Amino acid sequence: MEDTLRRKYELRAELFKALAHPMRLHLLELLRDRTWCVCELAAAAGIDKSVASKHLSQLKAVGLIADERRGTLVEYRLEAPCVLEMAACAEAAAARSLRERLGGAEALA
Amino acid sequence: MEDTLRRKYELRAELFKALAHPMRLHLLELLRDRTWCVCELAAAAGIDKSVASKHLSQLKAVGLIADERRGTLVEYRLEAPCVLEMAACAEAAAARSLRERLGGAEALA
DNA sequence: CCTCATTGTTGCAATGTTTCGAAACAATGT
DNA sequence: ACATTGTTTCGAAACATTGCAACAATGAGG
Repeated sequence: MEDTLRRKYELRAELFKALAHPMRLHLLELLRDRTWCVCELAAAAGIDKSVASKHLSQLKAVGLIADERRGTLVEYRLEAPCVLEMAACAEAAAARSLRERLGGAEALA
Repeated sequence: MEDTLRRKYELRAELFKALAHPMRLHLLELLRDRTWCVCELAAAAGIDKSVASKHLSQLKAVGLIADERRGTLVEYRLEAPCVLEMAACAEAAAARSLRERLGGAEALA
């Protein structure tokens, strides 16, 4: 029972860890509306294709996205739509907390 | 505009990073129903008070929890309820993806 | 007022993890 | 064969986590 609980939190943490990088959030956002191949994503995000590939494989490892080979390309698509709502909720919470922390004055449109 | 976007993803990532540790998820779950002082949390989670304090300060830094001094104790309480829904969604997504990854056979009650 | 016990936080050093870019490698289609 | 696209490997740098010890803050009792 204790082990089950620990495992539960480990699984959750793995998923959050996959989301815990600005570039991966950017890639997820790009994948919101359509599938993209790695080279498109790398170009759009302004990073090396090897870096993009690694970020994508992390997202895939926790089931947030899926890939499919199409000829010489590998197309990625969003698997878990709820992650975008989570991201929005996260953003709202972060903005709110930041406003409170900084006294409500600046930043955060 | 580009900067704004980057900042947005950085803020989101900071929040997910705070959630990306099993112990912090455990602490959040403990805080679900009532306030706890640091020593209670440390005892319940089986960790050193200094470690608990550091985890809690990370959660507080992104606005997920808040603290209040009561005498010699410092009580923490959950600030962002939506984080628990997020955690549940995360767990479901992780469980689903794990099932798919492992072929549906084992684990995950 | 002063000392003491209790509770939290911070500094530090050791250990482990993550990220990055370049280069090597693999897979596919022409 | 060759060009294109993705993935893996490697080392270096940055970052995160831990436990202990030192420190700070609060309240109780003499």
